[in-house]
This record gives sequence, structure tokens and C-alpha cells, in this order.
Amino acid sequence: MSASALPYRPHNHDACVQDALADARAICQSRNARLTPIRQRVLELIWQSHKPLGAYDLLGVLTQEGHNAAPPTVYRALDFLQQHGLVHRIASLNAFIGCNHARERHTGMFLICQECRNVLELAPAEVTDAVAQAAAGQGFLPTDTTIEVAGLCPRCQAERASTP
Amino acid sequence: MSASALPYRPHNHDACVQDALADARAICQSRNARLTPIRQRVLELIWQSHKPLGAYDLLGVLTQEGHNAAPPTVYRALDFLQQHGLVHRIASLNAFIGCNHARERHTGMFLICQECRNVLELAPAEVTDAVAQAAAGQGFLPTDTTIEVAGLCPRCQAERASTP
DNA sequence: CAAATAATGTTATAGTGTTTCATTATTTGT
DNA sequence: ACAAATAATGAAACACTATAACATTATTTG
Repeated sequence: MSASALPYRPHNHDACVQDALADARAICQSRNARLTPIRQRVLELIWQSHKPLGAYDLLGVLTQEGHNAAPPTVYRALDFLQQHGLVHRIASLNAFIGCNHARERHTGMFLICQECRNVLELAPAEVTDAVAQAAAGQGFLPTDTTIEVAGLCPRCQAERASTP
Repeated sequence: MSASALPYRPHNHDACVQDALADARAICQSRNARLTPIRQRVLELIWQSHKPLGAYDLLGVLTQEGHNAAPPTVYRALDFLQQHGLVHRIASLNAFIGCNHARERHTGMFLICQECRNVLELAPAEVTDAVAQAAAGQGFLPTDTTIEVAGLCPRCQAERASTP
């Protein structure tokens, strides 16, 4: 994935998808993990936008495509993709989004626009460090960190300002 | 609520509950908000430990107590308590915990022990600031911020070290 | 090729949260 | 004090999210 995609602004989104798929294939190959058709399809669907998708949204599409899928189908694919860092679960939304830092070990910080639903993932060292420090200050040993910020993206702020 | 309670260590927990209730009463009074019996009971139940409780856990207790309660009963009480900052929802657990900073406007950071399930709430300025900075750097306007750190509390680390 | 392992299919069920409309309390204005 | 308005609760049904358990099919390994 290239440096800093801004989901809010129009961009060549096919490139996002293609990059994500290429990355996924490479990562899975290097780990002898099997990016099966279902898994790949789920990853593609997730990457069709920068808006998180629910498991049942994915299930709906698969069904529409003629795939005889049940909830476990989707949840298993999502588990796999999460294990390999290819998608993140957004706890505050019960939804899933593609990861653009799949290779690097990181703690994602998600900026979630409440208006357009787009999500931008960051991994700011200052935040990660401050969180680690605060935890360490309590003798706490972190394993998983969730940072989700809901609010308004620049685009939707502007819209709100012009059309009140 | 007094300075820094440490849920992990034994302490006079009744004091926690009494403080929380006193605060709640004062806060509601000052806002002309009605701390009805149901709402108060839910708050008490939540404060009976430093472990988050699910809505249906609360519902179960209310039912056991002879209260003819349905899910909305509990969710409404929780909504009220959340609106007044008296409880927090832990998104990664679908559960609720009492807030010890009810008065101050803050962004809670939660240290969630995966072993004993106790949760400690902090509000470290460094983290809050770093998150705000990172968001601002993207022109993003935050309204709600979720920071949840799962891991091992000091006590459970020690136990794990002594009994492997 | 057989045995072991990994992935998927299938059905059922558990857990979490909301909608809707009726009813009962409480507050407000006169 | 009383009627009207508002706030809170009761009750039933339902929607959404996720997992368990077991059977079957692919794939890999020796």
C-alpha cells in the first residue's frame, strides 16, 4: 500500500484494491498461508471502499453472487484475514476494514467519519508510545490496543459549514 | 471518587460504591436529571466490582431480584448513565463499567486484564493530547474517542510468573 | 496412495441491541 | 388543585452480531 491514502478525497480506488490484493498474496505466500477464493473475495469486498463493512453485509454480497454462504463462512474468512493483519475489526462499529499497514507490526488508530462513514487508519508513534507509557506506568502489560476516534472528516466538516 | 483506585488490589470496595452513588446523586441533582430507582440500581450493580458487566448480566440480576425487566429497561438505564458520564461502555467487550471521573470531561483509557477481567480507567493527558494532535493533523474533528488496552494486570503477571 | 491436516458446508443456537406502541409517573403552567 | 405536556417505564416482537458442533470436501505430507 502506498504512503498515505486519503479515503475522504476522490482517488483511483482500483489501485487501492490492487495494491491490497498484491500485498495479501505476497504475505500469504511468504507464510505458507492459503489465500483461498473465499478469503480473497472477502478481502476484495472489504476493499471496495474505505467504509467498514459488517460481516452480514459481506454475507449478503456473497449470497447475491450465488455463493451458498452462511455466517461461519464469512467469520472464518475474516478471522484468517485478521490473523494475517490484512483487515482490522472496528469494535465500535462491529465492522471490518482493510489494513494499509499489513506488513508492519502496528497499533492502528482509526478516524471514523460519522457522516460519510469513511475510515482512515493511522499508526502515529506518539500515540502508540503514550499509550504504552501510560500502561507501563500501571505495571500493565498490553497485548491488544484499540484506538477509535469518531467524528467528522475534513470533507464533511466543509459540507456542514456550507449547508447548515 | 477518590484519586486512584487500583482495582487489582484488595480495597474497601464499599467505599467505591458509596462514593460513586454519592457522586451520581449530586450530579443528577445539579442537572435536574432523575436518578430513578432502576437507574440507581443498575449503577449500583455495575459498581459491585471493577469488572465490566454486560447488559444481559444486569438484566439477569434485575430479574432475579423480582423486577420484571426486559432488555430496553436495562439499555435505557445504561443510556441515561452514559449520557451523564456515570458509566462507560467498553466497545471491545460489549460491557459497561462505572466511571471514576464522572465530573471531569475526559477521554477514558481502559486497561483491561484478560485474566481477571478487572478494568482500570485512566485519562492520561499525554495520550489524549497525542490522539487529538494526530486527528488534527488530518483535519479530523473528533467527538468520541475509544481507547481500550487489553493485556495483563500486574497481579496476574505475577501469578503467571509464579505458577507457569 | 493412504493418512493427516486444513478448509468449507450446514444447521442450530447464543449473545447483543433496537423498534414500536401502550401505560404510568412526574412536571409545568394556569 | 387540575389539566396538559413531558418523562419514564412496561411489554412484545424483532434485528443484528457471532459462535458451536459436526459433517464433508480439499490439500498437503509421508
